[in-house]
Amino acid sequence: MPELPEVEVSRQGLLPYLPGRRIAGAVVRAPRLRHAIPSGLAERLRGLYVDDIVRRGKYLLFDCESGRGGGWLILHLGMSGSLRLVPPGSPAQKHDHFDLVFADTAMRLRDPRRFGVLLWHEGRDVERHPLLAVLGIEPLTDAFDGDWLFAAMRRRNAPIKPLLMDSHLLVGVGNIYAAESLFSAGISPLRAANRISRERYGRLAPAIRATLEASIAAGGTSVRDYVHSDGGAGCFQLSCAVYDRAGDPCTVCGTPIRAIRQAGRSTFYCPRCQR
DNA sequence: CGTTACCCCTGGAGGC
DNA sequence: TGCCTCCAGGGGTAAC
Repeated sequence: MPELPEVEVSRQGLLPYLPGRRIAGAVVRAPRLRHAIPSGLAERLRGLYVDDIVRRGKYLLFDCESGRGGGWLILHLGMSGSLRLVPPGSPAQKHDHFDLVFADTAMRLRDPRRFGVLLWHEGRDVERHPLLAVLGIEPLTDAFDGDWLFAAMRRRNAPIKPLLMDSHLLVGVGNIYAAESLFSAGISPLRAANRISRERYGRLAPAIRATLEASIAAGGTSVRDYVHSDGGAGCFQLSCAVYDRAGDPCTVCGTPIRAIRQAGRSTFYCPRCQR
């Protein structure tokens, strides 16, 4: 469910409430998500303050006094994770695996498929954590442009679409936004990455950025006690042009949208608009 | 090395 | 109402 926009919207939804607050405790109900949840995590967190929440790719990083003897809470929502703010002590439902508890609210993690990640990094330098150190460029930074994409892809013979989803190259683009960005740029998801011109990458990079930013903007209104994530700003609040629209007419030319499978993931595209 | 297949896990949808 | 199969927004690992 969460790609970069959903994670960013979650971050923005939490920012008004968590930073500056003291962690009263934590509740760990699942022994492991993708990794084992560190033993003693609740005890380690208690008494620390959340100073800030930052995003790296699809990870949410909670700065818990990292510069003053604390550390970082590393959170990834996986395929089915979502966060919401609940009254402390409110009854947990199935798949509610973790609460970060404050005096008057609690951040609750739900993740039915448990592909998410919940880890602790002691001290500062969280970017050196093995899961974060291998991540590629942030597509919403100035450094990410057509020239960067062209250089990164020039030796790649694989189809462009699965490469756009490779977090070692660039972060945050998942199955929905890869498809939508390629449609927006008029590039076929099947085209070999090293057979796309610099000029076309010059259109693709801004298309990726615009697609992500539009989705963030569409999901950006935060509700008081609810942090959007399980709505999926991708296709819930913002309609998709191609994703999950197999057989429907292309919004531009009317040609039926085609569904194929690439590297184990579904891909949707317009065979006429995208070359 | 680059690329793909498979796996982790649960739940919902649709066929029978 | 039940069972079966397939599918799902992520990503690591192993194998070609």
